[in-house]
Amino acid sequence: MDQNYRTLSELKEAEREARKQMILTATLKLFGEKKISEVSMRDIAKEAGISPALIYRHFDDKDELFIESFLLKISEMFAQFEETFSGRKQMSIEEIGEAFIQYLLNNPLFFKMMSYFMLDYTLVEDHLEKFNNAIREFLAIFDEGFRQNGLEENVRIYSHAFFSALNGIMITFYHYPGRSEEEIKEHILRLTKVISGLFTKVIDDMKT
Amino acid sequence: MDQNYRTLSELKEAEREARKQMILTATLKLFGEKKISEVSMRDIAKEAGISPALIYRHFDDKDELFIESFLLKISEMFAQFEETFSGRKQMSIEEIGEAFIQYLLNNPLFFKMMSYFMLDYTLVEDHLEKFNNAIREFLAIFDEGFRQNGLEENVRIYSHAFFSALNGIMITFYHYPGRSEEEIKEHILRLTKVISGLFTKVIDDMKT
DNA sequence: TGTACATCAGTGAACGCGCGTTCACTGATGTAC
DNA sequence: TGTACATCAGTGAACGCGCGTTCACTGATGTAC
Repeated sequence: MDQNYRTLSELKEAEREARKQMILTATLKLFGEKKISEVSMRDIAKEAGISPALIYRHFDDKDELFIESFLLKISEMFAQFEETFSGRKQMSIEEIGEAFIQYLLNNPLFFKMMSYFMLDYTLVEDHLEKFNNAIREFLAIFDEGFRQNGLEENVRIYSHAFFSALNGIMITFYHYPGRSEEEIKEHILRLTKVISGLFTKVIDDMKT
Repeated sequence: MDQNYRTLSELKEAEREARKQMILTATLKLFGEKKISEVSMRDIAKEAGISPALIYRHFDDKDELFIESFLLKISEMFAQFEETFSGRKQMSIEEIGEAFIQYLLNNPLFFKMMSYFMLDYTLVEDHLEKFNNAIREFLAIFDEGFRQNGLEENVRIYSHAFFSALNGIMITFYHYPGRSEEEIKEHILRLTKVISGLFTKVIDDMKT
C-alpha cells in the first residue's frame, strides 16, 4: 500500500517534471528564433501548446523560467565540452581555442544566451550562485588546459585572459555589419589562431 | 532684406538644433542611469522638460533617436581618444591597451552603449554605414599604433585581435558577479597587461 | 498703424497594443466510507 | 459497488500597466497689405 502510493506519486512527479522540461524546451526554441528580450510568456505557452497560466504552475515568474533555461543550456554545453576534452590525452592551446570558438559558432543559441546574460541581465541573488559556479567550472577547464601545456605560474590569470579574449573575438565580430556569415566565421577563426598563437609562443618561451 | 531673412532663418535653425541637442543630452543622461532597453520616450521627454510629442518633431522614431545618441557619443570618444594619441609621439602597445581600457572604465556609459549596439541591436540599413565608418575609423587608430611599434605584415589582423581581446576582457569581467568594483577594475587592468604583453613580445620577436 | 492670415513650436490626452500575471472556473482522477 | 468529496492540472479571459506614436488643438510670432 505504502509502496503503491510512493510509485504513484513518483509517476505524477515524473509527469510534472516532463511538462516542465517541455516548457523549458519551448523557451529555448524561441530563444533561437527571435531576440531573447522579445520572447513573451504568451509565445512560450503557444509554442509548448499550453495556456500561459500553466507556466506559472512550474515557474514563479518569467525571470526564473529564463534563468532555468539558461542553466539547462550551460550544463548541456558543459557536458559536451568536457567530453571533447576528456576524449583526448592532451590538447594544445590552439586546439582548446578552436574547440571553444567552434562550439560557439555551431551553437549560436548558446552564444546568444551567454551574451544576453553577461550584458543585459541583473541576476537575483538566488540564481547568482548557480550562475557563478557554472562559469567557474567552465574556467577550470581552461586552467587545466594551460597546466597541461606546461604553464606553472599565474595559471588563472592566463586562462582568464585567454577565455575573455576569445569571447571578445566572438562578440566583436559575430554581428559585424556588411559581411557574409562565411566571411565572418573565417575572420573569427583567423583571429582565434592569432590569439592562441600568442599564448602558445609565450608559454613555450617560459619553458626554455 | 534678403540678408535679414537669412539671418533670421539661421537663428531659427540654430534654436532648432539646440533643442535637438537637448533631447540627445537627456537621452544620454538616462542611458547612464538605467538599462538602455528600459529608457522610454516618456522618460526622455520628462528629462528634457518637454512633451513626448515634441521629440517626434526632431526624430522620426525611437530608433533614430537612439542611434543618433550613440553616434554623438562615439564621435565624442573618438575625439578624446585621438587627442590622447596625437599628444604623444609614439605609444607602446601596453600604453594603447591601457588607454583604451581606462577610457572604457572611466566612461561606463560609452561601454554600455557599445555593448548594447553590438549585441542587441539590429541596425537599419541607413544608419549601418555611419556605424560602420565609426568602427573602421576607430580600428584605424589601432592599426597605426601597431605600425608605429614596428609591425609590418598583417597589421589589420593583429589590431583586430588586440581590439577584440580588450573588448572581451571588459565584457567578460565588467559585470562579474560577487566582486567589488575595485576588484573588478584591478582584475581587468591586470588582464589588459597580460594581453598587451603578449602582443608586444611577439612583435619584438618578429623584429629580431 | 491695424488687421487678417499663415506658420510652426509645443502640448496633453488619447489610441491601440502587447506585456506579465492572476482569477474564477472546469473536468478528470483519486479517496473515503 | 456507489456516492460524496478532495485534489489538482489545466484553461480563457481579464486586469492593470506602460509602451511608441498620433491627434486635435493652442498660442506666440511673423507676414501681407
